[in-house]
Amino acid sequence: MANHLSKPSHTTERKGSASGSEAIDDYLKAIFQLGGPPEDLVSSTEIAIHLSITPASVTNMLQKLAAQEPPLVIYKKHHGVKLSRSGKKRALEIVRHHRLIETFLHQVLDYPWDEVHQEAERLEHFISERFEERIAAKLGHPEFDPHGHAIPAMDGSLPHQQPRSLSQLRPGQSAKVSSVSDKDPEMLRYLAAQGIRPGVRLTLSEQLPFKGAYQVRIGTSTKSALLSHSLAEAISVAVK
Amino acid sequence: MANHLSKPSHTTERKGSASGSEAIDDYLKAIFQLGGPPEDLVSSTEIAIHLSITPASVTNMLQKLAAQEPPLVIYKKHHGVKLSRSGKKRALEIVRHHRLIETFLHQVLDYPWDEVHQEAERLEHFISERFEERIAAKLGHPEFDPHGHAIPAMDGSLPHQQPRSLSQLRPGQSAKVSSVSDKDPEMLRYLAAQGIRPGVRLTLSEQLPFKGAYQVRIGTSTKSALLSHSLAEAISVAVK
DNA sequence: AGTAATATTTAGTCATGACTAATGTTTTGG
DNA sequence: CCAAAACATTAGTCATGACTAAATATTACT
Repeated sequence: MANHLSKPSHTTERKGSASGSEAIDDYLKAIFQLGGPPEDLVSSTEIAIHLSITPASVTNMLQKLAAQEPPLVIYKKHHGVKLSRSGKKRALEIVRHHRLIETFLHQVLDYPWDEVHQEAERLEHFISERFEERIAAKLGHPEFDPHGHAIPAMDGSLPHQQPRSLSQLRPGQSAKVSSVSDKDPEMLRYLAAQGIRPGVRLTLSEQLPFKGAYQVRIGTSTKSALLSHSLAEAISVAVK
Repeated sequence: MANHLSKPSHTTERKGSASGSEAIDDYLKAIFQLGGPPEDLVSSTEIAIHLSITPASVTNMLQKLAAQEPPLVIYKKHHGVKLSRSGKKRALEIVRHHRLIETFLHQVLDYPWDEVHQEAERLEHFISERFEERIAAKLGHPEFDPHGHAIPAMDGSLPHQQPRSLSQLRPGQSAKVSSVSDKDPEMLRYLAAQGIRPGVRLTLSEQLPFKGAYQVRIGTSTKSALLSHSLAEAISVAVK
């Protein structure tokens, strides 16, 4: 039996069709999600908190990302990073994977909407282009995931909605829920129980029972719900 | 902003529901697949070739697997390894994942049968118990994957068919294809084109055009195909 | 049985991507 | 405007899981 193996070149080969390392993807996605207006810097600490790692680890990685060819981020020492063109492209691929997977889990595998995030978070790194294409086709190329977030197109284009939070509404004002944060399952279960989901119209009632709480009327019904400030911040709305 | 993060304990946490490391899974699966009769040893070199890594790396890992609590393998220095009870349990979980995913890709996402293996190979490590349960339900708890391999039950039970290869048939003998190897896509495309798949009855023709080639009649038709020795070895049959 | 060929193991290295502790830079507030 | 606090970076460590080269054990053959 031959002892020399054909090609143990594990340095060169990339496994499967998923092209990058899991860690790099997570950084790029974090930077994308934390960076609000297109061109401002995200700090190491923000990233560290988002990823539950130490700031030192972040600095270390940011330098590597900036040193890639082509660079994935623009890194201003002591001031933060933003995504380069290629970094943004790659981040959007991951976001597309994530949101397609969430939609797929919900529509095809009947996952409740509070459970899709966790599973998608893991799978998004490992699906091939083929898989992505197949589920997109199966779902009829959906534009939004179960939480109302837009799914980037294959070319990375994304309808840039300006995100206005429910907490910014004036009393009496009415708006339609465009999306809700997918991060906290418990919150999602609460919202589902109240009938609050993307597409539903909410009206902020006049009276605020106490500071930091929001009472909203739901749809055309007389039903209403009481929302904490953090809950209100997790709901994005489109006025009119 | 607090600089102390809640829990950067990355040593303790396991990510998602997938409990083990990718590498360990691959070793256990390799040992499972290479170990023919339940209780014989698999050599480092066999494993190395199967995984396309060097034998030294294998030895290194086998020692770690044997040192786990509970041990995942029984390691006889210089002679090989076999799976322990827990090692076999875990290997069967991965095999179950793999075969369920293959079936799912084929049935639900319309993958051609020669492409399912590669994708499943990557995904098998990262799906949760929930995902496994959902696709099994969606598929009606299938017993076989697209290549005819039995899918282990959740408790790890597996109908131990005795594998007889087509190459072991006598001329004139007839048998039903039970499974075909899923490793080589090109081979699978060839077999599909010839109409050879699990469930099809084959009859080994009397005359062998030259040593190491097999001519078989396919089903009840008059069609026949010529198979190389390695092809014949990749087809498992059940004689009547 | 003894030696060559084959297979396996040891020892030491490398890359990745975390970590801590110590140090340096910015920002803030008196 | 300068010191303390907050934040970021450096330097060095660790675990994982590959690798190569060298040493050792097993097997096979004369």
